[in-house]
Amino acid sequence: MIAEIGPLGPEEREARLRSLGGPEPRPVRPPRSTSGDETSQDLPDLPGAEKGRVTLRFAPFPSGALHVGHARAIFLNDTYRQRYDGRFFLVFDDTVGSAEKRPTLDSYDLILEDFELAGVKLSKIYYKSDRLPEYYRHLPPLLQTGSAYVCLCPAELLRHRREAREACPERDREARWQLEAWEGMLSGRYGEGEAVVRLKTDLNHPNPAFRDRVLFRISNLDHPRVGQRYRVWPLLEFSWAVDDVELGITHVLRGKDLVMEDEMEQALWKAWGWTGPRFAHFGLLRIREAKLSKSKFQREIASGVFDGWADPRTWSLRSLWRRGIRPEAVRQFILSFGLSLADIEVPAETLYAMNRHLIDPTTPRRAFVPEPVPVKVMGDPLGPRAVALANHPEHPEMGERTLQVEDSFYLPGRDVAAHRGEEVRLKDLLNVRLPPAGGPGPLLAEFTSQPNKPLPRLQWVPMGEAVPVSVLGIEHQRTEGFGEGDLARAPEGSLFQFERFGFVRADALPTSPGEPRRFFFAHP
RNA sequence: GCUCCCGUAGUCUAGUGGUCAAGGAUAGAGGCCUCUCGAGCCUCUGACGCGGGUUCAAAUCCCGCCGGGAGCACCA
Repeated sequence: MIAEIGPLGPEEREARLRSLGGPEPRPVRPPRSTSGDETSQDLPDLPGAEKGRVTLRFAPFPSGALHVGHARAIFLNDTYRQRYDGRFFLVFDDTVGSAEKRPTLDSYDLILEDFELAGVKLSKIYYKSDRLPEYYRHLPPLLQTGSAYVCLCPAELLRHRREAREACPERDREARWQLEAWEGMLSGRYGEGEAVVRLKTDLNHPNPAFRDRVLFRISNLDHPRVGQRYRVWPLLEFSWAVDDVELGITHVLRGKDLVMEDEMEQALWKAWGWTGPRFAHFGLLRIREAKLSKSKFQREIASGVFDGWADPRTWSLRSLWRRGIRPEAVRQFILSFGLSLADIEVPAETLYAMNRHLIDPTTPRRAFVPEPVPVKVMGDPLGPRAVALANHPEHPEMGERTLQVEDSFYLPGRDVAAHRGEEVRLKDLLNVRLPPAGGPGPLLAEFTSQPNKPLPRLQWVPMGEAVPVSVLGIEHQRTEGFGEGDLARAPEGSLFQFERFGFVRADALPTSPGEPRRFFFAHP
């Protein structure tokens, strides 16, 4: 019997099974994803998620603008929020930090603005620095039950004992002493580094970091929002263990670098007898071209080497928005990676391709002439005239613009140098022969014909209406040149494709005459 | 070193025992189209890390190995 079924094709086998009264054929597999615009459909469901009953959160440390790494958390959370018609909180993870890692006041607005520009709606915004009383309130029960204790070891000794799997003398002191010592911490009896609160876990835990982890410590650092109102600060795991439950979070989506925190939060919930949200993780995402170093950026911005957080070299989200990379492209880009645990490194090219698909159909074309050289066309029989050019070659409904053409133009220096003595076409206009060598003054090119011919095509700008244009590149280098007249009036934020150059986004209008019109380069 | 995670084309991803002689994207090659070095259309190149096992059947399950990553603070 088995030997008989083996060689059958799948359909025959299915039919045969049915005729034998076998099990129902399994349902047809859903069609495969066949398009590149990955959507939320490719993401797995969140465990135990019910429509209308999902609350998610994103918890950035406010020390600068959001970068592409954050985008993964943000768009994943937002996508699930939409899928389940849930809520999405922003919780500023602004405990006092450390000497090397400190919150900065301007970061709060930067982050809020980044969300707005990303088009991600927030249901509510919290600040951990407002919630210290909540954290304080939940510690005494742990002291009471012996789940946590006040440790008076200096940092060095603490580390050493942890390494040696050794308990410190305070570990087993009675609850009364613990509560009293905690009051002492709050009232200032101990100085910075003199006392911490630790969770009582397994001193033999294979990972030393788990062995009686520190929950609270004393810090005299000034906090940008609350100054020195508090001296006792919780560490990340403690504050999260409280907030994730108190704020009603149902699912925590966090980077894989934070998996250890799951276990710590769970240990605390167990001590309190609470049930917390579920966790899901995603691997670390890196854009190949992006060399990320937040502290370096902070320095370079402070010293003026970098042009703020929107400097393209930071690869911050706002730097992408400024270049004309649409949040929607970043969202697609992010969602295409799914919820994978693998750490990935992706070339920016992939993001560019998505953005290009997105903006190409609606982005008007313009001529931009880099490294311009003046050229005078001799013998054009048509004389001065107005020339109408389509804004988009494939979309006539996008209209056209009109250029006043006389005999003087700017042409791209590199193209002119490459085609000395040759015939070239000024795209959409006429054909000329370039002189073999230049003398003083404008190059004199000779008109050859008007109709289109298969010649090298150069972009051009009539000298009479050339607008100085400066394009800021991805490495913050500038390309200077001339552009078409109406670029001078293009509103900030408008996108163009500079033909044979790339996609750009217009910066603010110049504030003083004589300044070039500035653009940001998005990608080829 | 310890703990955890991950291995599908150059890169990213689909795939959860049979419809996979492995799908898509991006990159690359060629062609068509186009008055842009853009877009579009067509074709092609290219992958299940290795070795065992389970099974009629393995990219998919198990074991081992190899390779890669992350974490190991009184930072977040």
